[in-house]
Amino acid sequence: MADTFQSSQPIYLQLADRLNRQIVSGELKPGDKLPSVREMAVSSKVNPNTVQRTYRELEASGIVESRRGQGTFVTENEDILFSTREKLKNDQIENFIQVMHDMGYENEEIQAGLRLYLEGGGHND
Amino acid sequence: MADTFQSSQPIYLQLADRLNRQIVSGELKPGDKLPSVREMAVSSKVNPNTVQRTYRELEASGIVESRRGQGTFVTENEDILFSTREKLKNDQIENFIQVMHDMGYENEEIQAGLRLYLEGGGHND
Amino acid sequence: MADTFQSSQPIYLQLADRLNRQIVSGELKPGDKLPSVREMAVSSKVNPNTVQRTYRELEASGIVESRRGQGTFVTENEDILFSTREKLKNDQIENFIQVMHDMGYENEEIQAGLRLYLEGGGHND
Amino acid sequence: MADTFQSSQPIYLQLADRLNRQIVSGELKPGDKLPSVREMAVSSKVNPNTVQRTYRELEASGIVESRRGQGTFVTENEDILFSTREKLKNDQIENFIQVMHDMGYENEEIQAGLRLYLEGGGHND
DNA sequence: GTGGTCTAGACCACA
DNA sequence: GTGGTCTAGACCACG
Repeated sequence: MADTFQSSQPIYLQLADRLNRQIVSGELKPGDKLPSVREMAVSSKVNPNTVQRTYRELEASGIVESRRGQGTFVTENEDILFSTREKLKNDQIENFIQVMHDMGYENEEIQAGLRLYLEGGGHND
Repeated sequence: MADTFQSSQPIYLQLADRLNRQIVSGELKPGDKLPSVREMAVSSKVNPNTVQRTYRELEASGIVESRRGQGTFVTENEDILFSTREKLKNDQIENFIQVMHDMGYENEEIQAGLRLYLEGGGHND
Repeated sequence: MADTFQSSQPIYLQLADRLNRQIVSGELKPGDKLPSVREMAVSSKVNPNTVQRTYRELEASGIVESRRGQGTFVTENEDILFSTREKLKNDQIENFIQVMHDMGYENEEIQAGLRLYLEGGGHND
Repeated sequence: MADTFQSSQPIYLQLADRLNRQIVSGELKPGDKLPSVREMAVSSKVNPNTVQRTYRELEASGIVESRRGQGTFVTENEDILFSTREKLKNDQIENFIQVMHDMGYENEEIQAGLRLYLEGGGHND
């Protein structure tokens, strides 16, 4: 059945993920300017082309906007920010549940296990 | 900045993970024989040495037993099976929560989101 | 009859044993750097892979720590050092007693013989 | 310093050791006939030449006697039996102490450790 | 430089 | 056939 193995996600997607998370978490706020392609390339030690591709990817999803001659900025469109936030959350959750089910864990067990970790900072009912 | 990018987990660990999950999920049952090193190497398209290393890893954790001249078998030791199952579960949960927190989601939001999938959707396949 | 003849311990375990003893005896001190994989391979006249395996084995037991790009170092964790020291001691003692019993020596004779060497001879060098 | 690794003791010496121990332990008694070279070769799954060499070795030490046309017998010379018994014992003890000292264990620690094993369990064989 | 992974192919021991 | 060990040589990531 199984085929080959992951040679890991492309760097430009890893970078996109990281930026998405920084935006969603509020580390990067609406209207914030992202580092220039060249700055980002240096600080992340990747090729500028790779950063370019990441920015293009993010712009395609609407979460950032490129303004010619000025730079790349986090969108201030709240709908897009909100839906991105929801989408990332749901992706994570779906993936998590998928994996847990594949390993044979039942819903109750998953929730019980999770509660164990979340309790202390959260609530339960 | 602190970190670069992941260059992916070693193949022998990816294989170990896969087998661990198959055992934990019951797809491979206690006493079952795993494919021989050579078979697995062919079907997974990796070098026999890499499979060997995987099997060795699994044996070190006690989840399988290798019998020279016979094959490699899923342990029938229930304690080890149980603790492996628990460990994998907790690893997944911890990782999930870690990621969610990094993205700025609060405990309540995580649990609410999860409940939607687990209770609302009856997300079984 | 039951058994054939020993075809000797694997090289990587012989090497591990030797290093374990050097650590336990204090010849290699906590924090000391072990020879690099390649150096050790040359000086021991074995393949670097074999040394790698030895180092990996030692790291799994916690007695050494490998730092990529830097080298392999004796742990400074005193608990691990102590328990390794105890384990090696007990292994030796158990084996010694096993052999002596197999040859038909009684406990009193063993202790008497030992005392001769330890107290009579002042067997220090 | 250290050179290469043991490719294990020659089989003829392993066989000699085993027979020496059987004699010293009384499993083979004075006057007992050892299996013929051919029998021993079959039962131990080694080459008859190897057995031959073992017997020659044992005869050189006086612990067995070859009688032309009759076979090989455990000596009935009590002096030789006794001194062999003592020699084997002392060899083991010396070696044991040597190893323990090399690993940095002091005399008191050795004796204390040994006592733990000898007094707790009593003896049996 | 360091350690870590992987492949290719060999040989051994067990059954 | 099985798993286990070893070598030779390559490439990668880290610093």
